Amino acid sequence: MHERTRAEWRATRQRAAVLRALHLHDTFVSAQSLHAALAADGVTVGLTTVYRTLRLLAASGHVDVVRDSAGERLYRPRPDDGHRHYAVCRECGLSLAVDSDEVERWVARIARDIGFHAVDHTVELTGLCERCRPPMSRPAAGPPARRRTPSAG
Amino acid sequence: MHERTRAEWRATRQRAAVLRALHLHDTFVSAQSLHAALAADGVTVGLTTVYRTLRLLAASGHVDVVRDSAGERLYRPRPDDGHRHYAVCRECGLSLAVDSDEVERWVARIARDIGFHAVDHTVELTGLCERCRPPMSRPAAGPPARRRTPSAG
DNA sequence: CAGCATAAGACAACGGTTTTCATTTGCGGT
DNA sequence: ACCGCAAATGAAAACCGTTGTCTTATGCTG
Ligand SMILES: [Mn+2]
Ligand SMILES: [Mn+2]
Ligand SMILES: [Zn+2]
Ligand SMILES: [Zn+2]
Repeated sequence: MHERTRAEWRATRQRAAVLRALHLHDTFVSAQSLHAALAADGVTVGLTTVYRTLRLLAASGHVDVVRDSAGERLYRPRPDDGHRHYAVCRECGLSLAVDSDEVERWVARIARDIGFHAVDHTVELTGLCERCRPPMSRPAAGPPARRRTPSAG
Repeated sequence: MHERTRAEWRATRQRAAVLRALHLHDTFVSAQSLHAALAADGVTVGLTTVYRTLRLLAASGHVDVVRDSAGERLYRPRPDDGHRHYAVCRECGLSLAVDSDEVERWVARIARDIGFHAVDHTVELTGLCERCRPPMSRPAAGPPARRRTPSAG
């Protein structure tokens, strides 16, 4: 069986565009908002292609994925040194990578204790960032950044 | 303005049925499988009502909710002493409540460190339970319990 | 440059969940 | 016991993110 060298990642204009757009964001973004952002920049990429590319990037570990409260998938480029966990502001979408060493160890210990193999974990924090601090008994004065979710704008 | 006493939870046959069905399971169940289970028992409850009831139970903290890899919501009665986190076997659906004190403390500390308020958290473990231990280099001999997901049977 | 496997794109389909709206029903007041 | 009404139900349609299908376009390798 002649196993010839096959390229497994074809460089296309669309993939480059998705990757570029992804890195322009400092927060988690949905496939749809990424597609919208590209369109706004005059870059035509099919929504299907955006989904496919993000799925590939997630599978190959190049992006981290979380699901918002509505179940929509949000993507963010993964730092070079492995996966991270994030705290996301539910008001403005700000996301901070948090130090999770302690949780990683906890996961490993629990997995061992209960005899589970190949344990994967999901750890997400959602809250209100300092800027979006809740209006204490003053409904009128709204928070500064009034963006609901990093998803469908 | 006459503020009369309003009942906020009306006892109906359907709600009782959903609650009862929910407690019969020892694992997380989806709205749809719960609905199917009810139908199989000859109990007629609209799927819409099942969804609505579960949503209420979740909002009022009577059930814990997780989302499977497909995004489907799975429900489980919450123990009396507060919320729990679970390890779920991705092969047979077995779910174990795990001791999460350490994570709870970690969450509180992180929240304080980064200045987030009203922090909520999601912590889920998925893996293979002891019974579903991976077939080591033997694709033929399948695992014992061959149920994919506690959801749509 | 040719050949071909891979990718793109438009559109339909999918699946879980929510909305709508007409009808029923629990429940407090009498 | 009966009324009256707000709340709940249920069937069907709408919703929405995502994936499948299938035809066309295009990298890549020889
Ligand atoms: Mn981790
Ligand atoms: Mn917790
Ligand atoms: Zn914020
Ligand atoms: Zn198992």
